[in-house]
Amino acid sequence: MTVMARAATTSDVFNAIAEPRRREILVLLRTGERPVAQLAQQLGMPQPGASKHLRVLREVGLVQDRKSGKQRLYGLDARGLRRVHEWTGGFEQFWNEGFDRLDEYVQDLKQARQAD
Amino acid sequence: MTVMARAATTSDVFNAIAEPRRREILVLLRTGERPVAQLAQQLGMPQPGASKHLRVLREVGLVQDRKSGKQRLYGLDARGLRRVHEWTGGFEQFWNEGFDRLDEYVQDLKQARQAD
DNA sequence: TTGACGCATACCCATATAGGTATATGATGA
DNA sequence: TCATCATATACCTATATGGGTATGCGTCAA
Repeated sequence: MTVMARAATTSDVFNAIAEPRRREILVLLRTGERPVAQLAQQLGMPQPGASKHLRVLREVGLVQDRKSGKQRLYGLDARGLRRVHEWTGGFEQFWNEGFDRLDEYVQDLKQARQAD
Repeated sequence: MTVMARAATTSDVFNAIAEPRRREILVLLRTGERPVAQLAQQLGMPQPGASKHLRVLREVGLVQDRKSGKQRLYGLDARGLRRVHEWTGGFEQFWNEGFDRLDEYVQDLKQARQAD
C-alpha cells in the first residue's frame, strides 16, 4: 500500500539537484575536493546537514568520496548532470528558434485571460 | 519559526521538473496545446492529479493556459528550462574535456575505498 | 433555466524530507 | 590504550507533497 508522497531524492538526479543546498555543494566542488567540514562551513550549515546532503549526492552518483586520514574528501562527478542537460536541451527549440512565435503566443494567452 | 521541510515545488523550476509526471507533461506539450482531460488520460492518472501537476507547472511558468470553450488548453512555455540547461551546462567540462582524467580519478576513488 | 461536461479545489492519508541536537564510529597521535 | 578530531547516524519535529475521492464552479447546448 505504498502511497508515494514524492519520488525519493536518492533515486533520481533531477530530485537530487532540486535542493538549492545540494546545487551549491556541486558548485563548490567544481574547484576541487573538499572535506565535509569545509563544505558545511561554506554553506553556513551544521556539519550533520552537510553530511546528509552529501549522502544524497553520493547515492545518485554526483559526488565520489575517499578517505584521507581523519577526513573524508568529497569530489565532483558531474557525469550524472549530463542527463539533465540533455533532457532540458530537448526543449531548446522552444526557447530559441520559436522564441518570437512563442512570445507572441504567450502574449495572446495573457490577453485572452484578461479578456475574461 | 518556519521549519522548511523542502523548498516548495511551486517556487522553483528545478523542483517543478523533479517530479517525473511533470516532466512527462512537458514532453507531451511539445507537440502542442492539450486539454487537461487528454493529458490526464495520456498520463494514465485521474484528472485531479493532472490538474495539480499542471498547476505547479503553471506557477513556475513552464506552461501557459487559456480557456477554449468548456476546455482549458495548456501550452508549453519552456523558457524556464533554459536556466536549468545553463546551470547543468556549467558542468559540461567535467563530463567532456576531463572525462578521461575524471574516470581515472573515479577509479582511484573506488580502489582507495576497496583498499579499506 | 436545466443538465451535462471539463476542470479546479477541498480534504484526508501516508510518506519523504530538511533541520537541529545528541551520539555512535573511525582514525590518528601521544 | 586514551583523548581528540572529523564524520556519519539516530532521533524528533514541522512541512510539503502526491494520490484518491468528493464536490464546487463556470460554460455550453437544448
